[in-house]
Amino acid sequence: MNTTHKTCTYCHFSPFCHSHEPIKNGCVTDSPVKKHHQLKKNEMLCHSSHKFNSLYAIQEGALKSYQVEANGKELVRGFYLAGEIFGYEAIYNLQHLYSAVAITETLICEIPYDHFLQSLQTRPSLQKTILQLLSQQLTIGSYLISSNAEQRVAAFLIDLSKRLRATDHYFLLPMSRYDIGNYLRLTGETISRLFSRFQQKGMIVIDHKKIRLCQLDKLQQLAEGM
Amino acid sequence: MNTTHKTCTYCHFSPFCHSHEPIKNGCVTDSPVKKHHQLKKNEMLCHSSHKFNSLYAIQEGALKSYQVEANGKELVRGFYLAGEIFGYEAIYNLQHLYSAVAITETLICEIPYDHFLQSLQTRPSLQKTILQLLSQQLTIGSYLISSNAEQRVAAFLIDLSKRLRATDHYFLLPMSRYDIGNYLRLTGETISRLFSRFQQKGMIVIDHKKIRLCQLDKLQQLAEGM
DNA sequence: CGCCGTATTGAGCGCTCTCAAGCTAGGTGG
DNA sequence: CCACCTAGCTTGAGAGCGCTCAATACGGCG
Repeated sequence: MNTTHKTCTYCHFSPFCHSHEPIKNGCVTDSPVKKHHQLKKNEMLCHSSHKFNSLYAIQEGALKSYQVEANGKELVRGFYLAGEIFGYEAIYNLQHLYSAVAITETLICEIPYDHFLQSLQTRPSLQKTILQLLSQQLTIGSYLISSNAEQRVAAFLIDLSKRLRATDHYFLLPMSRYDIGNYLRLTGETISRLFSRFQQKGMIVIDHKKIRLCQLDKLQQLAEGM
Repeated sequence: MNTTHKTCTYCHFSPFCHSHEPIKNGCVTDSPVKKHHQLKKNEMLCHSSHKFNSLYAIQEGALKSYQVEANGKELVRGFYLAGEIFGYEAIYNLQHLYSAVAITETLICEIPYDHFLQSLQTRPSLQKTILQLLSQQLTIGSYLISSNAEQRVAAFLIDLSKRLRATDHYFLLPMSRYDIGNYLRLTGETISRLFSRFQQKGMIVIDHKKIRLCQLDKLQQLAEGM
């Protein structure tokens, strides 16, 4: 479990798994990863209100996190892509706020929180790393604040392309139109309409899950409300 | 600067300033606070794109943070009340993302980031504290996701009452209707209208800045979309 | 007292939603 | 191999929420 996998290359947690820094008190630390999970599409990783035990690093695939409102409506809170970490929000009061399900076939590393804390204790240089990672979380989805639908959708596509490390801005949408809409506080229908409109204007080419961002500058301008 | 002020009682950072835990390597650490700032209303604390050096603990008063879109529009990103910390979001790439200005007369403690990191190194028990604080940040403003205006405004009022530790849910609104609207992705006019509507329904009593939440259960139901 | 920033309230408009119908791709079973 | 089925997507029509613009009121402060 301590070998470097190809999927670890961009994992936010690789500093925790593959440090070459000398160990503080002489003992050999093994990887903080306890076990791996393979989830099929729509399989649940964890349910909100479950006790928090572990952080989860997505190796391959994608998760969505969501909560269910008192009126029964599902609210998508975020997407977690390969390399990203789910579970930070549960540290606060040791309880998950959101449920998480796989939206594609997904591989996951489970890192028990106490292993994680031990790593921090024995390798103090990881402190800065984790502060940065948590700070970065605060900036995610900052475009949700944008006022109109075009802005939010354009910003979402640009963000997704970056986070998936798409080559030539070509990638596969891991999630449905309805999940995108739910996340951006729009409807699936509105997402559909805007994809069509963006395509008409030549800014994207979209065919079901396959999408290419053609005019990043135009999309960027749209995202910035210009 | 190392004495416990009355204003420190609820400060998130008091564990960093007033720890009674034995110091690790024998030397006496003094408070991580470098200096204090007194800001008048509308005075700027820091400008976005400024290099990140310090975290700021609000002792008294309130800040708003905001960014300015490419089209010149101001976007309010958050409010910071007595006891809360501004600056976490800048740790990620050592640069402030948002500007911050005082919205009332405000007292602030400046904690240089390197002092802060030193505290973490010398007093490892603070690690858990800071992880919790950052995790908590991830949960703030979670009601921004709510679909309609009534939900967001109701949730905002409840949140504000808690964070101000209001007695009997009576408190003074530190910010203008327009800032509230901007933060909730509504307009100042809509905030005004909803305040009036909530008052008509008997859920709040409002007189300019003075507000009392009368029927918390009803507000809560509204906030939860029921 | 007069000024100015802030708040209230109204009228009309437009963006996004709701509801609904039709379409497409992929999977299943005969 | 093809008919069928289903989930997800597209597109349209109409409705409603929240916005824009504007007029007026209010309050603090010189």
